[in-house]
Amino acid sequence: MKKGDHLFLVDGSGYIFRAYHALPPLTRKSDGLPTSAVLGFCNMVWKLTQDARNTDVGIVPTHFAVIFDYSSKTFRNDLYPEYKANRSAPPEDLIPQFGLIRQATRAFNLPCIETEGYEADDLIATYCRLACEASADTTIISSDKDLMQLVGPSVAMYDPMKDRQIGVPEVIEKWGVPPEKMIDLQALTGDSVDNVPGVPGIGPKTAAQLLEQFGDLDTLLARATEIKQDKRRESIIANADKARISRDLVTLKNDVPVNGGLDDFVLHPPDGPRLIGFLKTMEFSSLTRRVAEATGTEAADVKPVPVIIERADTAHGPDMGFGVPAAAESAAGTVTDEAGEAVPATVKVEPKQGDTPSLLSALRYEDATASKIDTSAYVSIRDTEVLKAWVAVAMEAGIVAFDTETNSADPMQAELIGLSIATAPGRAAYVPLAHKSGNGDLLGGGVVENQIPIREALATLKPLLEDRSVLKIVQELKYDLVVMSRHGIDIAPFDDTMLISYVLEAGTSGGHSMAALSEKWLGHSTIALKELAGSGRSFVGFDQVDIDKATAYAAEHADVTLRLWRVLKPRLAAKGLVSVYERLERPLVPVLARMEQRGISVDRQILSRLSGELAQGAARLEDEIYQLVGERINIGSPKQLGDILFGRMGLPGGSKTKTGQWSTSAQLLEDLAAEGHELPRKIVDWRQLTKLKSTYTDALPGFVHPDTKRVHTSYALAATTTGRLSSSDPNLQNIPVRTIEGRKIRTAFIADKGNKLVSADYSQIELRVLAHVAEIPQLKQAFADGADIHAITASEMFNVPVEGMPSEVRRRAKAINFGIIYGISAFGLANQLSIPREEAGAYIKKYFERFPGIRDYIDATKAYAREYGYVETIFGRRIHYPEIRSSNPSVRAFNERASINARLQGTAADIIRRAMIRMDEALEKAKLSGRMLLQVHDELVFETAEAEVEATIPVVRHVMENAAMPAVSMSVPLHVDARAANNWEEAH
DNA sequence: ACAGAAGCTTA
DNA sequence: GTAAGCTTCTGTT
Repeated sequence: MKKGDHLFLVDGSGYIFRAYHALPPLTRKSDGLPTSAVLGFCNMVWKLTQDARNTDVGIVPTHFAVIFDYSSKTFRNDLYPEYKANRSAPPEDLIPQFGLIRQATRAFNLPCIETEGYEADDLIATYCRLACEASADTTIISSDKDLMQLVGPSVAMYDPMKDRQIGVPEVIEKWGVPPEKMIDLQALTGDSVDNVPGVPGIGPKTAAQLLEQFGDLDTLLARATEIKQDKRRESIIANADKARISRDLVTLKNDVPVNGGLDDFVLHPPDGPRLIGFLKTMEFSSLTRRVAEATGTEAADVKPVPVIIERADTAHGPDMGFGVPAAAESAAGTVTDEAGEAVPATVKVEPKQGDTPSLLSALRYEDATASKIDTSAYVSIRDTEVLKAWVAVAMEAGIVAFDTETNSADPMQAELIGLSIATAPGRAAYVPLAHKSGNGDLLGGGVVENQIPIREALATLKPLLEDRSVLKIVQELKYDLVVMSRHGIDIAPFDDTMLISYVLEAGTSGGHSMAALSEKWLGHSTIALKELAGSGRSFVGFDQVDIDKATAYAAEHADVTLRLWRVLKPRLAAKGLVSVYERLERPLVPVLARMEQRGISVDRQILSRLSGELAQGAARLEDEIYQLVGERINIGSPKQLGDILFGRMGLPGGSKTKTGQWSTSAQLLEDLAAEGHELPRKIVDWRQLTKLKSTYTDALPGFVHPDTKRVHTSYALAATTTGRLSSSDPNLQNIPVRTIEGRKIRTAFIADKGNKLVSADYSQIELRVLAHVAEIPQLKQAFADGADIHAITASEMFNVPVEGMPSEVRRRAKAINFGIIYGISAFGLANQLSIPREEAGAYIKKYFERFPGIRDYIDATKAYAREYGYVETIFGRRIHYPEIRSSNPSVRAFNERASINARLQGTAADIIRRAMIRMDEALEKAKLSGRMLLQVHDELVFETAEAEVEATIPVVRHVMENAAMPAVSMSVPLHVDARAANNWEEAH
């Protein structure tokens, strides 16, 4: 070894303990062998020997050795029998890792050094001296203070966990003394971990001050009487012997007899196949991949090598058996991402051949609920290197639960406050990013210290979140997808526990929120946000929440999400619902996330003009109403209105609501108006104008995003029982269309300059589904012919020709057709048509005579729902009706109607979902710029370049009309009407 | 400040 | 008769 050479000495034993406590646990997939310390070690060594420029050391070593303790008994025990006597046995899952790390060292083709009777620190001191004598530099890979006495001009330390170099200035900064005085300092302070006594009452601050004053330990002890503080003086005088003994214990021996010299430590390039053989055995797949790339080895050609695993009872004993690498993941423990690529999943309860999906479900359930959720056990990650270690473990595990914490429920506006991840049940961490110290300070408080900068944290997490071989598990994924997408991260592949629950349990009580699922499946109540951030007026942003509390809350989310996934995912297979989840639910999430992010342009000028007109109209009506009533009542109060109309004015035909109030429904007021009463007419008109104003023209401008200048609705995937989406904030699925006044609001929804809006909607999709599932020949024929379905129905029922049919006849048939979809009742039909119930009953009877298949369909659906407690769409989506067997006849009848409707509404919802999932790719393949913006149950709204309108419409129509294929070949054609215009009113 | 009822908008 | 969401009023907390 010569000048200019650089020796790296890794404190292997120290690293093991530090890694074990700092890193999240990881077990080998095939047999549960604990490996997190081994993985951390391998990652570190690989980085130090290959990517030195990526570390703070910044140097590629020429010589490299890993040093270990030989055993716990050393020469220091002869000096002081109590030395390290208070050390308890290492944790059980650490024991096998001691041997594995030595084997890892050899696999890296690195010297593995240990000598009986000496600690690793003594060997390090000895090699440091030898390197120094050869004028070479040394870096000690450790952060142990016991080694800091060695730091000097040619010797530095490097903390691999914090990616930090420790030189003379760092030692002084930390301990207040230069490295050469570290021995004296430790002699005074002692070390409770190693049971080095020191002087009681003297800590590092006092020790540094005394050494500053007296120079060194011997001088201090000789002149101890000069110390002013009584207690301190007496303690030092009384414990001088302990101080001397401590000095002997902490002084490293730099003349340990060693075999061979530093030249044995010359760093050789790794032996690719040998190293890969070891890494494969450990099942470190991502490191295997990196090593294979760097060494140009074909990893697939390398066989895993047997490794020796030591058990707890024979920590230093001989070979106790070979770790057998897993040949392949068993089917039940493997999840598949969209590309059909198998993604390995960590399986603690190992499924065996012959296990049924149901058995696996049961095992997983026991497993997930076996360990209690302890919110105090979570970790706050405040340091990039620690985050990297978690990322490495998640990479190897192939699975990670993830959650974001923000300051807003709106993902388009939310700022990221923190992130949480979980790698195994109970092992979760929170990464605070933007917490502020808000202790009531009028100045607003500053940013809390020791938070990883957002850019750095995201750069560290991006490779994990986008890695094709790591499954990300998220509750209500779409929110996080939008938030992370705004930070340039596209999470994939993924599972969404909310959607899994929705597929399994739609229609059962409780909903699919994390709180509900945790309660239901884990028997655990999650921390409520309002416990941390308050509610209402006292609500504070998540950035104001104390980090410890935020950690418990946020990491719990990741932990609960992971546990829920372990419970729920296997149930999909057990119940035959995997394809519903994988084809109808999961792929829709990124589609909707993109639609929400695009938003739609709204012309605020049009809305404000409409608001003015509506206000004028309403004001005029208000004056007229006050005139008629004789006083200024609150027209918006149904209570006051009812009292005036039916009490004071004594109008006829009043009825009561279920709370005993007079009903003032539009239907009832319309009837009164038809009898010539002036006031009810004006009230109905007033209500329409104020409704349009408050709900639409006044409210919509408030939803225009400050940056994008567009309106971004939020679609809920798991809010309805039938599989429909819902829209909120704002709801763009109930924009008026029926009245001329209402339609004007749609003119405010516009295409950007140079673009057009294209609206494409399914014609009579639910009736077509009915014709298909109930197999009604006349209806099928009518749809095949493109005929007027309601006219055909009327013609069949009333024996009148379609030609010249009175509109009232067609209207009644139309009402019956819709009635069927809604699970018809004579009561409902009578209400709808304002006819006696007997007459409505007669119509229904007639209808069933003409279309007996519909009665069969209704009876079969009721019977099925009663037997199974659920019904299914033609694509297998399951909708539960737990109350279908209720003894209450009206409850039972309601559930029967709902289940009849659910098959039709749900099937239609499935069809448009399938179209949406395929749409983006179809447009891209056709090289069209068209983008899907809105979904309104049977309608899709697009924005597309004006020049591409003609090319876009056929693509859109083709995707929508063929959406049921190839899963289901419908016996009725689907028909789509599509138009383009500058605004939604004209396009629709 | 919140919850429920009434009423109205959509498919 | 099915499925949703939003606003206003009203009474309670």
